[in-house]
Amino acid sequence: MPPGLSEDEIVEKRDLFVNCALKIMESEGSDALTLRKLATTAGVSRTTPYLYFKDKAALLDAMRIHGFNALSDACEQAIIGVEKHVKQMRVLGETYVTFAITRPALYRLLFMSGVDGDMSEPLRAATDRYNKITSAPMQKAYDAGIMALPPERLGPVLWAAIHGLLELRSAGLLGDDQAFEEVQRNLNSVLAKGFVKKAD
Amino acid sequence: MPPGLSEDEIVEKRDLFVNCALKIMESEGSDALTLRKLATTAGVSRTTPYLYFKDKAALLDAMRIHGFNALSDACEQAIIGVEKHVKQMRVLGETYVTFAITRPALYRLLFMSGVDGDMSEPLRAATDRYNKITSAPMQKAYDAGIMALPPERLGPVLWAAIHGLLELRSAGLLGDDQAFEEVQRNLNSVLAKGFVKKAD
DNA sequence: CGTATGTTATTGACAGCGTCAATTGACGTT
DNA sequence: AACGTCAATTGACGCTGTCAATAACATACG
Repeated sequence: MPPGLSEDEIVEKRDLFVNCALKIMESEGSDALTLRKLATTAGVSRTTPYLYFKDKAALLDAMRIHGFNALSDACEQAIIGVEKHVKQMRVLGETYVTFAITRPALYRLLFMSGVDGDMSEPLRAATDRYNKITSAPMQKAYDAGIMALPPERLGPVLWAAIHGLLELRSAGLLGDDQAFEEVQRNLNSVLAKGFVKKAD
Repeated sequence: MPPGLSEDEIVEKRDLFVNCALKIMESEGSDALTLRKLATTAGVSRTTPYLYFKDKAALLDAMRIHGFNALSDACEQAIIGVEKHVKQMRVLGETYVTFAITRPALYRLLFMSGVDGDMSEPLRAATDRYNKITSAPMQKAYDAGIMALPPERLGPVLWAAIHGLLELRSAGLLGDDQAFEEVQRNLNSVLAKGFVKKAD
């Protein structure tokens, strides 16, 4: 399936298509992302993307991988210089929210579009990386006796709450941005009350 | 836009198409729901659905309305005979979860597919109805001094948490059903700890 | 230096989709 | 029995994803 180019050239071209596809999706909406438009926008002929992606699903898969890695990068960047574990958790949460709000189309692709079958192995690896990054502070806080639950239990709950909150926001069910932030504060306080055993 | 049939006949036919479309979507997946397949499955010719729905978006809109009303009906049914407000809240939450798990395609259509523009007026009415049903127990519990927050603040947080939890489950990120139920319990306890001021 | 080979990129083609315009056909009214 | 009305069908168009056949082009070899 991968063409006979050198490994580097092939990933380079794939990245080119992925970036172009993301640009289309984020500027014109998910429905506007068509393989033909991708091809012509990339200055290439209609079926050329098929040399680098088996089908449209494979393209979306590559876009998801790119997105998760971008989010992981942003997380790693964000916690540089932040020492307290609980503060790191808050920063990671803020990074997640910022990512969701500033890149809504990509966020929807990552977290709100049903993955039909099982995830591909590279996509699984990308999500695993993100999981590891976000789990580390929770693990350390748990080890330090600050958190009441270990990451494998705390993580899903936090993720669920934040993600659900964002979805309600994007559905316009929370009113304006001020109302959103208030709900966010409520959620924050309730989660803190439920999980933090002692101040950090 | 509505054809010149009697009002009753028209809604009857629309319901027929909506039910047929739901059957297709829930048995063959969302992607398999095409207007042409809907027509032939309904034993009618290709473009007949266009006499009753302006376009595919209008059909999906009608399906959403149907779905919200089905969920509202289930909620009303579920709290019959349940007196304590907090217990009602729990029952409504369970109804929501059951609905999401037993009718995943419809659930995704209702809560996980981006509504492009603003909602249509009838759809808004259907969601309002559901909102009212779920808000009532929270309001009464709040009035009775049991809840720490009024419905307009508590509701979104609970909804966010439950919805996010379900989405993570459907993404396969929570492992098997036993793990899901454990996370659900964690979420329950944390929310209770955060919101319930006194035992009911 | 010219030719042969392999592989990238393009064009052609097909089925299926959403959608609209023109046509058919049944049925109540006069 | 002729007419008018309107639900329903068929035909057609542009678009999509996708595959097969073709062209262009670089590289290796005589």
